Amino acid sequence: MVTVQLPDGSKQAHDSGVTALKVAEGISPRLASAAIAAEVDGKLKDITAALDDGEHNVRIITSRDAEALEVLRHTAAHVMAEAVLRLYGNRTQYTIGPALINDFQYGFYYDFDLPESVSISTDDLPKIEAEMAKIVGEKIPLERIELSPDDAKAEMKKIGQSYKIEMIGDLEKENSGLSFVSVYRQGNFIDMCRGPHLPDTGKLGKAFKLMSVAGAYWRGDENNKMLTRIYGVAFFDKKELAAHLERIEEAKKRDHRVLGRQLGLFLLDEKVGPGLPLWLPNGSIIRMELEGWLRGELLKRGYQPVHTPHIGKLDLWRTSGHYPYYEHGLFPTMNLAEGDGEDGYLLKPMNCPFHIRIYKSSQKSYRDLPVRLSEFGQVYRFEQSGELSGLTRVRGFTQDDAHIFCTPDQLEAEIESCVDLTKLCLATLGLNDYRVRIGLRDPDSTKYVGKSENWDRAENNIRHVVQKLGMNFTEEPGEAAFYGPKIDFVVKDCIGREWQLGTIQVDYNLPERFELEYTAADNTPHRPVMIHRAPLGSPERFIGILIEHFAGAFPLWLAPVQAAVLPVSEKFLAYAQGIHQALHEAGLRVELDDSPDKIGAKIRRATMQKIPYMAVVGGREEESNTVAVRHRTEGDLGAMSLEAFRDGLLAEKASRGSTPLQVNA
RNA sequence: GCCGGCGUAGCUCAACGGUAGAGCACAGCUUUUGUAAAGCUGGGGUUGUGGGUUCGAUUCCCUCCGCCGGCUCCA
Repeated sequence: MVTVQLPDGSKQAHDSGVTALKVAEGISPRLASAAIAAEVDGKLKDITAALDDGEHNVRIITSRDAEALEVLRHTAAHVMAEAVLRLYGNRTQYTIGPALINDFQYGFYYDFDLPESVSISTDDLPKIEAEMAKIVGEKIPLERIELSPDDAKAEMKKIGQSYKIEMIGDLEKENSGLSFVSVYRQGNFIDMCRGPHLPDTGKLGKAFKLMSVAGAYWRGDENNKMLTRIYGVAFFDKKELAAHLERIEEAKKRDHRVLGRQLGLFLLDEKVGPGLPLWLPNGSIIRMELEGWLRGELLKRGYQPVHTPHIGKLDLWRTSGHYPYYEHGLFPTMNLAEGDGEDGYLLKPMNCPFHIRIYKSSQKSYRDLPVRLSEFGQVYRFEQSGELSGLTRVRGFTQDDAHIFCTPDQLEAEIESCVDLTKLCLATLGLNDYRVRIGLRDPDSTKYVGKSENWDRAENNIRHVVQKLGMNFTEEPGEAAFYGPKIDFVVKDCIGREWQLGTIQVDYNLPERFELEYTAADNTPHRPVMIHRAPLGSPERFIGILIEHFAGAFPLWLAPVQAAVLPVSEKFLAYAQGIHQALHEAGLRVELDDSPDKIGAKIRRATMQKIPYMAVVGGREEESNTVAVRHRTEGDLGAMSLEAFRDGLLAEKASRGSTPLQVNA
């Protein structure tokens, strides 16, 4: 006997062996045909699975339920795998093929090890899609079979799927009492899989699309073979698919690499070198404003500015431990003179050794601490060529860096203050969609320097602070810097890729390696703790993300051009020049459009350049000493006096956007 | 670095074994303009680089460089 309790609280009695599908059929034929899977006692199961005897809470999952999409996409991955096998032969090995439900672009993928003579490119995707459509049309049932691990291995051996055999072996290692593995059979295609799946391939429908082909290492390890990954996406409804593809197209218009060119913000020039951005005048204004604002905030918070060179003796980075650990990621060492020995000079990948040398340049008393040395320092890292991307991953970039040297007692308050500053940066720019990651050491890795006690202390310091502040965060082992754990602020770009912006790193180790000291109240030498922190992370990356966040339409205080003066015709050029000059003298960045174009063209051009305000001037304005104000998104705001316009812009600028220009004030 | 793709005018793209074309942008002229593109004329290209196949290559093949999508890495 099976007793089923439905979400509305009603109970039903069924014979042994009843399936959730039968239960759904009993409720309504429509529900049965819409049924995707079942939630049985909180666990997702196949709709066709027999319920065990006893009492169960059962919820029928349909396409309206959030869980359904994952089932759909997981089955889509299986259908794609079968299509690939049909097209490329049985020597194709399939490995893993999960559903993705939180990815901005993709809904599933499957990794294949293709026969040597075969390679798949995006040109082949329509062919694979067509084969998938055929499989959908065949409405092949997906049948779950539970086998002993040995039987499952034998089954996989029969069809030559060695990766699956390896995976079953792993499952056995993880779980010594493993009694069975589930495999799903859909016609001739058999895959080891946890499930659940759609009851048959017909339920996948037509709203799927294969998106791209990529390489991916087996198990994500670069020492392993590179497999062929095919990404796709699937929905229940063609409209949803169309909307999804539309969203991706829209997002690509916000891409900072596209807008950077259109708005003249920065340039990546092949002749200069990959990953070495040139900041154009418009982009430089944005940097100047952003960095200027942050410099002011740093001074308020007791930071002291320093400047250090771009190169220094390699030995500094031996002491810090960056060299040779990061040798692969450095520009090659320079040997400037005979006497340099084997060491020579290094283009700096980090500012810390210089700041440490500044700390050490004079005796420190506990009364001097905390010492907070700040610098917008340019660093150079030889990132792998495949990693480079616009402004978000480059080889030459700036860090809004600082190193705080403090006593252990002061440490947590300093961390907290760094968190505040980072949050202030994000909030000031309206970047509210970010996550916080606590990067801890990986206990199994040897990459970390220093004593275990130091790590424990540092990790605990960080935990105390984030817990005290009530922050949402995830702890991620293996994400620490080699010298200490860190708090990272991670944001996504317009197509869903994550980038680390602000970072706060607690470091007991470099003070030891560089033998830093201060004299404590008891007149004995003590060791300070260091914080490495960068609230923006890097102006390059931060602005890259900002460009996408604002879709190029920067708030007034950052906008490269804040207002455009647009004379209706050349007759009013003299008046327009007066307006331009008055605004310029008030400290605003103004542009005068003295081209012979018609006013519509001038407006279009200024709007496309995302200039926040336009002052249209003609006979009416000249007579009344006003300007006709137009906003890049709000359109025509009507006329106002020059003074009101000027003061309004100044107020909006000074408030960094929180007091926008008032119309008819 | 690895897998796959791409590279044609400043930008966005077309052509496709017979030495390249459009729109925007740029320059000149005409128009003197009222809230998202006036008209005409013109200049501009060793088709990323080096090699090969061919009577002939922008087109086919290879090298290198760069870019794009991923993987790996990210102090």
